[in-house]
Amino acid sequence: MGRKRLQETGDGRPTVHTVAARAGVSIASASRVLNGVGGSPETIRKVRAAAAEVGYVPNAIARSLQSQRTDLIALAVEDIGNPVYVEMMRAIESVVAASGRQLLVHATGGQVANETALLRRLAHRYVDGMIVSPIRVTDDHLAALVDSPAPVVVVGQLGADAPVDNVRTDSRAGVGLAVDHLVAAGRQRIGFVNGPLDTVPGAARDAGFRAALAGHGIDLDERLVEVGDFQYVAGRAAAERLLARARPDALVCANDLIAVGALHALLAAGRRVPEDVALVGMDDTELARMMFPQLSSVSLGSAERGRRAAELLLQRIADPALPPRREQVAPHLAVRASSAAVPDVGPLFVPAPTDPAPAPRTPEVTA
Amino acid sequence: MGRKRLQETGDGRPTVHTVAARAGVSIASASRVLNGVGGSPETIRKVRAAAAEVGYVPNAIARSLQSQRTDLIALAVEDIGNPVYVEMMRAIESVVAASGRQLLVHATGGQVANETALLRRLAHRYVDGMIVSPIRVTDDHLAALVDSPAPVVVVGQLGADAPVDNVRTDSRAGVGLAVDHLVAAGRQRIGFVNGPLDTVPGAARDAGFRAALAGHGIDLDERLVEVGDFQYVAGRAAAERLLARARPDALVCANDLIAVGALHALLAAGRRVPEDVALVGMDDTELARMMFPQLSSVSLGSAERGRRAAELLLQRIADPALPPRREQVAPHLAVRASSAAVPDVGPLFVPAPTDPAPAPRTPEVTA
DNA sequence: TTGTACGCGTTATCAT
DNA sequence: ATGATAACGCGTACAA
Repeated sequence: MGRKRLQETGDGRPTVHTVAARAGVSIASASRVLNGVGGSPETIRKVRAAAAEVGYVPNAIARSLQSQRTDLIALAVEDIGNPVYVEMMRAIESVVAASGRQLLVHATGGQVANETALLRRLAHRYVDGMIVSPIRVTDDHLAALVDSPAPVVVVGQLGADAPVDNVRTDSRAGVGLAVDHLVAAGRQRIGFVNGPLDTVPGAARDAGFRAALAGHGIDLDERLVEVGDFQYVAGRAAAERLLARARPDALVCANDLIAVGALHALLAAGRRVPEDVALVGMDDTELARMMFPQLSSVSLGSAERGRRAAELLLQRIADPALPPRREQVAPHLAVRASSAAVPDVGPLFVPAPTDPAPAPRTPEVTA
Repeated sequence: MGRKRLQETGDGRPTVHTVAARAGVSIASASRVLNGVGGSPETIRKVRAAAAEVGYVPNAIARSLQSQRTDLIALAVEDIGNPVYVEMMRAIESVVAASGRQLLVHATGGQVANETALLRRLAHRYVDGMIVSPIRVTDDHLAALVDSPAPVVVVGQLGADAPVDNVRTDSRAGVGLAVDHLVAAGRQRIGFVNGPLDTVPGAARDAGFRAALAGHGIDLDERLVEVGDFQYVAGRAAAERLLARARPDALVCANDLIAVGALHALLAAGRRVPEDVALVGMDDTELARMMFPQLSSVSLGSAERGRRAAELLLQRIADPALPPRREQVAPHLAVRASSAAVPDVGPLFVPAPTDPAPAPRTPEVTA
């Protein structure tokens, strides 16, 4: 009958009550000691001993209910498998983990509906904040972003004056870098394989491509422009369509996945890279360095943007009254063998004959 | 003075009390309606209306404290950027999301200490369970796994009779598949670029390689074996060391990242693939299909293992009394151009002239 | 069906 | 410094 309160949790794990009872002090004292605030030396000793004996571990949920925070950060991206998001996620994870928090990942599939749903779920307060990198933005989506129930920072282009923390890059200018480079290398018929035009990055890159050509006084031949999506398969298909009807001497691709697809399309069509067709990708993921020939690529600083976004978010969580901030990461071009006569996959590492560690059973080898 | 209980949360969001008061019912009735259990038609109407008016959203923390579950699942892997874990993570995320839960990711860097720390943190009950894919296993690590404070399932090899749910593959046999294939293709001097021998996969693959050669009656030349780690850079360095001292006509690599490194080492050394040296990777990630030549690779079913692991975990959460289970995913070999005379990156897609959608502004093109 | 009251496990307040 | 007690927001016995 009515014993007012059990001292153990339902499945037998100790609580503060267990520790307090065992130490012969009140739960308040126990809690204080366990949190390192106050307590006489004797109390501290008794409580610590009791906690150790029963193997006490504080319950994160109860603590969260009290503290009104979960120390969880969410990240929502289109596809957690895309190398560009992988790099971003890595950077974010490291900042988040360093702050003692943990990272939650969501794959949205690029669907606006999924993202707004996620935004709404923030009201449940299961995370302290969210980083979202939307590729499509609608009006009510934007509205949901603006009056989000929890701190949000956006990675990517947003309406110019949306009052939301965001860190962006200038992918328009990024495409320009690629075009400038190709024109300077004497290429005349520069093609473009883009992702969907109804996405923010797709639209920006399309605009950037046209502007860049115009800047060089080049008339754009529309047959040199093709659209797929931001994946390898569709990118390759798009490149094949383009090659079936036009003869580019250079190809700019809206990301590295597309660029790999285009490379394969070119090779399958018997074109040499870069002799016949120069190729430039975008995002400068490690994939670009893994290709042969290695891919020139426009870095949009995805890791850097991720890092900055995480920092902005942590700052806002610490001080929700902060005004909306906007940071910008400049694009830059990495020139590699796919578009220029630079050393390709060369000997990065000279075998270190004096270093015995990695090569155990073969001391006589170097000869 | 003493108003017993506020009807709003500290920062002004509505709670059940707000809704109840507004609907003119008790919080119990409000809660019942909001959870869809009980309530007269009239009460239901009033409560729903009130909830809608104030924009009520239940607090996940409070709900968790009550229900003793968070609907969060954790995943701990060495490196969230490694394509093999990306594929696993994708598969897990999809199962987890389909069950209405969310996924938390941890990067352990392959450090045992980090993993045991993570295991201990489970006692905080911030997640309902965890999937962990350890590459190094020590005794106390195993002990921590066995009496984990929350359900855990392990992806990877574990001591034969450890009472822990786990889904494994036979990477020993997987290496055998690669060796069999190469021997059948007439290769004589088969080399092996492995990851660290103090890891579970590294040790298993080393054993598998030696056993396979022995099975074919081939004497292993130790100069044909090299060790780096499971990354591209070290893999490439290891391959370069190997090539500096030996003349393999085939190379088996312990994963695809290493295989890409080895491919580059071979190309830099002027060897043709597969003519001079046949190359087989492991894990069969999409990276293998993206290379040129496309890489043969031994699939260890990482996505499938992830999916199964997630399902095992959900089952155990539903019924903790289940006996420990062990599932096995068989390896299989994907033969591609890097090790055989099969069609390489060929025309996957015929341009669809009847499909106007992707090529907007160019009706006259096909001519 | 409805309302009262308690418990989930913790931290914070406020007397003492 | 310490202890009783009130939150945190929710679900649910139990009694009416």
